Amino acid sequence: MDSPGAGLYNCAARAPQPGAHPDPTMLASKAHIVTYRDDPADAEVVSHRLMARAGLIHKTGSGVYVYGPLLWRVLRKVQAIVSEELSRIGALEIQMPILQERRLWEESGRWARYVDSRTLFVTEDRKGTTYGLAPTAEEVVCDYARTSARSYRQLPLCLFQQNTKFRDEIRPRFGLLRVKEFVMKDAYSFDVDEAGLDVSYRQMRDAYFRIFRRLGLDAFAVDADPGDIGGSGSQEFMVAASAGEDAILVDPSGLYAANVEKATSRFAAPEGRDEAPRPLRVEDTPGVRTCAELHRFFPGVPPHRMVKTLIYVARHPDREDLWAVLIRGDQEVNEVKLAGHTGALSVRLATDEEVRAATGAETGFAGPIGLPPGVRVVADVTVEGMRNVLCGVNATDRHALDANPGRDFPEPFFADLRTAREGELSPVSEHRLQLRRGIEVGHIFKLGTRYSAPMNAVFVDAEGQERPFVMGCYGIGISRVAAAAVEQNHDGDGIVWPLPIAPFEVLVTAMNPTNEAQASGARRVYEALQARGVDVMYDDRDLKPGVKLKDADLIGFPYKVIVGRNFEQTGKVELKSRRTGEVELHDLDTAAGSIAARVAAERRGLPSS
RNA sequence: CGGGGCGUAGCGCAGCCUGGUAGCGCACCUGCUUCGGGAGCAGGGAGCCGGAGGUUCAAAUCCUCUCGCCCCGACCA
Repeated sequence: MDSPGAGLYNCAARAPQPGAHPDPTMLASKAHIVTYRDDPADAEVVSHRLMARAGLIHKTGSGVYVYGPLLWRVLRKVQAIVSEELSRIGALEIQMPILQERRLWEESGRWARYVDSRTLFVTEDRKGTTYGLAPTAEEVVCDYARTSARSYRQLPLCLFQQNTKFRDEIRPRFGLLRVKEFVMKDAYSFDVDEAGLDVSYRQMRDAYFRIFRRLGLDAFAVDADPGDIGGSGSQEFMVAASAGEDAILVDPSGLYAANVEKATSRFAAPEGRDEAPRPLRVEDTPGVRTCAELHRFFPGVPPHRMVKTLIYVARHPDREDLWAVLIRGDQEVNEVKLAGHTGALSVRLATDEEVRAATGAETGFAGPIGLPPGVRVVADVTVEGMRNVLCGVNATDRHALDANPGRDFPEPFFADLRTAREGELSPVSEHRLQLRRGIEVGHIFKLGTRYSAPMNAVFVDAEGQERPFVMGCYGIGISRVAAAAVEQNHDGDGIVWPLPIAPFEVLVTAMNPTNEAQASGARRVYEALQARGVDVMYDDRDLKPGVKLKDADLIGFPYKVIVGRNFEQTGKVELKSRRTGEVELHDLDTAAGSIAARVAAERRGLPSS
């Protein structure tokens, strides 16, 4: 600074100049609009490509992005809609810390799980206190609720925040769809009992449908696995998109949809369930390991008459357990379901050495017969009722034929452990399941007392007794929503923002800004729109018409008002829809009124109300 | 973490095999012309060629190590 009066401290210098526009950020020349003609080299999916080309995002590291001014407007609009709809159901917006002490996470027992899965960013302060960087906020919100909500009279309570979250993703990719740092809305409900939770959960679910409809997203709910969050039930909200990383099985009747991690289907009753048991035979099967090889070796025995035995290692914080998983030969184990059944942090197939140590046989010959006692056994439901099966006997190069549970090996415990597949029968109708891909934009969980009980987050009920809160938690990926919106709303020219979340609703531009008539006409429309409350940007840049139009389409303004040749010749300005390409002519003086009315009609993002 | 690839100007890339002191397109700056779908001409600025070490008279180029990024897989609210 060359004088004390200059720069930052000189308020007079920052006051608006006489005649200057009241909000210069609405002028394209001042809005830091930077677009690129080339796709970034690392962009795989549409939303990443277009958001980078439109200058909405800038990557500073793997999975870490700057949100540019235009994208920030989008995110704030998404947040505003979320806030509004959550307020409608009585939820209260708060802000919670990102730094979360390890001590709290040890109360809930989640520290070990998250550190084990390496999802949590961990840091410490100068004194050596260890913190996790918020991936969600169950512990913090429980800590708040247990000290501030002491009585049932204060319930139900629902708190939410919209804040940056951190997850050390194994492989960030796809632009904003999978990142290490992102904006998420997380809400937490506190009820006196399960019935109250059911009400809160249903209200939130309904709010989510409204939110996604208002955002202009085609989203649907599917049954999901609660994963590391825990709890008794959960549903994910999915946006159908080819870039989606989640596979979903849907019943075309609309009665059932579930993430493949969770999905079930009906399967045919086991063939031969009424057969009389035949005597057990054990045959030499040199080098025959897989079901397909066994079918070749014993052509009369199809895979669905075999019981396949897989040796899994179930990882717990303090130990590893060995499991033998029995499943029909033509089915596949769903490891998410298996992890859920075993209560493990995760499961993995045992290595060849581990299989040898556990069964005494090479990989490929494990079976329910002759398993050592240290190995736990569970069978998939497809095995129930099978008779006269082919299976392993834990002896290398040997297999059993006509084995029968209860006679040749103990009747196992049955659980749903199989992976449901496309084309199988829906569990609730006669339709066949179809496979879809989706982007998870929201997830709602019934937590119950999963966190409140261990953390002693209790209230005093009407009888004067202390009871743990019955909780739910509910997330929406705000920045992921923006990317999902682009996946669902784009064309060959760029983004086609749904109007409720577009960075601006309307762009006004003069084709030849050096032409005085065009420039002043454009400015008049712009100011009139602004006066009517339309979120409008004026492209005042002295650039070729083609450049400005390409930029406008790339960035995705829902409407363009074009002032050009037509205006000079007939006095009419053009209103062009980004989505349909339709053009309407309007007189300069009446243009703003009708455009404002049309924009206002679309702004709510709902057909009615 | 395993396999593969890439780091050269803000972005997209060539040059590397065969060593000789850095180039193209876009973007940016200046001037003139142009103005309804990424204009033309002229001029200009910008790169310790990811980093460290080595080989050599000489390294973007060859060798070693290292850091980062991307893709496939495993994994994950």
